[in-house]
Amino acid sequence: MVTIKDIAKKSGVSVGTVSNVINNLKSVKTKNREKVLEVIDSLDYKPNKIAASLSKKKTMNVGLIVPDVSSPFYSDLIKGISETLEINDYNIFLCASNNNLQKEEKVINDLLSMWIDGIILIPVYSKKRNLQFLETIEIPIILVNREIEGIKKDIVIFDNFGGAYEATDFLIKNNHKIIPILGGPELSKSFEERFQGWKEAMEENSLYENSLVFRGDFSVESGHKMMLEALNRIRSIDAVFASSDLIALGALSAIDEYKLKVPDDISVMGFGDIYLSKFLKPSLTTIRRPFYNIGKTAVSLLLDRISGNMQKKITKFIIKGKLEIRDSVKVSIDN
Amino acid sequence: MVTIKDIAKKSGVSVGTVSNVINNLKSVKTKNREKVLEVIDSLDYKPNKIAASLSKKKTMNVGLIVPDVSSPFYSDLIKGISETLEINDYNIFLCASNNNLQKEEKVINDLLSMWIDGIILIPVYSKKRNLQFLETIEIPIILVNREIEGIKKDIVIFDNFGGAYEATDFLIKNNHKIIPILGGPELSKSFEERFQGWKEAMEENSLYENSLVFRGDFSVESGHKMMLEALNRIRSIDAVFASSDLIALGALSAIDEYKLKVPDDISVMGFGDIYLSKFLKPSLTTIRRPFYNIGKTAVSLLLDRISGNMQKKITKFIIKGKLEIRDSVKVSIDN
DNA sequence: GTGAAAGCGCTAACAC
DNA sequence: GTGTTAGCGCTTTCAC
Repeated sequence: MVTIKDIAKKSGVSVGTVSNVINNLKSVKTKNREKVLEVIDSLDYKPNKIAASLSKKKTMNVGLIVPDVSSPFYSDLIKGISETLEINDYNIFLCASNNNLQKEEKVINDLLSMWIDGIILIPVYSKKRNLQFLETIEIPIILVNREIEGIKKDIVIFDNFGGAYEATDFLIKNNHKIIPILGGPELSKSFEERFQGWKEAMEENSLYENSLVFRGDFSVESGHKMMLEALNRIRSIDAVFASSDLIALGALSAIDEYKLKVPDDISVMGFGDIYLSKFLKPSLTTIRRPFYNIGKTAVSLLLDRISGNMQKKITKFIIKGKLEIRDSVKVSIDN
Repeated sequence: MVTIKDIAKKSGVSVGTVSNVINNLKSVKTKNREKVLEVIDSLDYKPNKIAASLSKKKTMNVGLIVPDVSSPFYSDLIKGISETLEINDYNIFLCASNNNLQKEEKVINDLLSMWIDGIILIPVYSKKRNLQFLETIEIPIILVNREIEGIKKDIVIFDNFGGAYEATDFLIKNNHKIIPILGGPELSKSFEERFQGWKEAMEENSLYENSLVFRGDFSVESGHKMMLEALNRIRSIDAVFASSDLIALGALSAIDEYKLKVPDDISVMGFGDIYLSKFLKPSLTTIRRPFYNIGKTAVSLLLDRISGNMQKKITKFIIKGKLEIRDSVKVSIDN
């Protein structure tokens, strides 16, 4: 292994000077700089960041904790985060919490002992959380996508309420009246917000009824099951608001089994815009979540915190979605 | 910040003893161990891995380089890698090469200066590569999914040839005769292998013809375009072998535009088994790539290399795919 | 079993 | 501008 000492010796300068060259600090005499650079090149020297970190007490690494590394939902989020961090010369430690609170806590602790400069956390969703724990962490930590009640940390979230309201309103404006919701679990805050958005739009038009609410989880299977139930229980469904694209997918196949046509017989509104939604037959009308931007915003926030030039007050970014009008919702001409 | 010194002082022992407690080394007197553990707990001390790494010359970190962090293709691979590494107490540096050779080289260099213990690399695909560069790296490096000609490194790849052969053979066995291939780019080795697999199966049955070959890239749009071309040029297509699921997706919509039915009029065979393939209408018959296992295998190899107890000879794992029979291929009864 | 101390590779403060 | 050196927090060797 070649170290800064070797470079210093062979260049005929001191380690301090070599360090200055490497870090572009101070003005090193051109002659020396060139000599040092030449030696570095000839010995294929790579500065040891571990040692530099220990000395500087700064690692230029940040930890990213996601509930599931393989989830297609987070891929764009991860991309936004990773690209933005990279531009700023930070590296990422990728960790998975596997949707498990204990694991999440373990992972955070692991990260802390690696002296990372900050954490971006997509929290595990759960009603009861050990708030204390997060509050004591000294380094900056940004929450993404899922809110934790009572935690005083910066956060970037998606506007679930507004998106669901817009989606439902769009259905209503296009002459749909009986619009059940195929919901996610009640303890999920993001679903709860989507539910509220749907409910508000429905109530404003005196369309709300308790019997229109179906509960399940975010999966395709659950969507399938809820849709069958809805078709069973409700006579003339105009449209269905699926609170996730996967649920919509399940709904689509259930409707297909009933020999009904989308959107002619029933319109289907998704939520989330996963990668393949536009390739489905019919392509899915849905609410796009700008995950890349959410990631980017989270990183900006984090870097501001790391640099320290930011007010103490915590910040909350609520990123709006966008309605993607495709083929699964019947649009009325007089709209 | 609380350090090992603080613990030592407060526990009334030396730093050496504290270190021994932390690392479960030697036998520390039970009394002392308990005292130290108690103090560690009370001060919420977290050992600094950076410092430990510098001292031990081992970081327990490995670098993972993927062409695109947001690609759904790699998500299961990343999961297999991350879960297997985690079990072994390693952490991951996630880096993206953005399908760019220069970027890939930069990222590798960045990783090297972080003193990681090894690298798992999904290489950028390209015909001309700077082999020299990879060969000089001192730490273990495992190639995954894409081969680089002439590089003497351990590698874990998917059996593209075998998978394509099996897929095509399945079509033929089910009475399909005119089976064009919707191909990827010629410079992609993995596609080239799929092409060869298709070709071999076709030739063995005297079904091969040059005019059955269509070239594009791996995208949905390309699949759509190639399929339209095929429908235009070839009279009675029995089935189509799409060399990726995305291509199959594009083909499906092109066939739909032609008012033809899958699988009644034309069968469609995909390749790759992406997440949503089984939710399409009709669900896609395809070759599943066991990415999770590929990732797991790569990690095993890497850890063996890191531990040093492995022969010098390089290893090449070729992981077989699995035919997923679903609805897009018409199965003959007499099969 | 335990303590003292050298040293991992680098940075930064200070003297010149 | 440059060299010297203390020190970052930890591990490990070697006395005791």
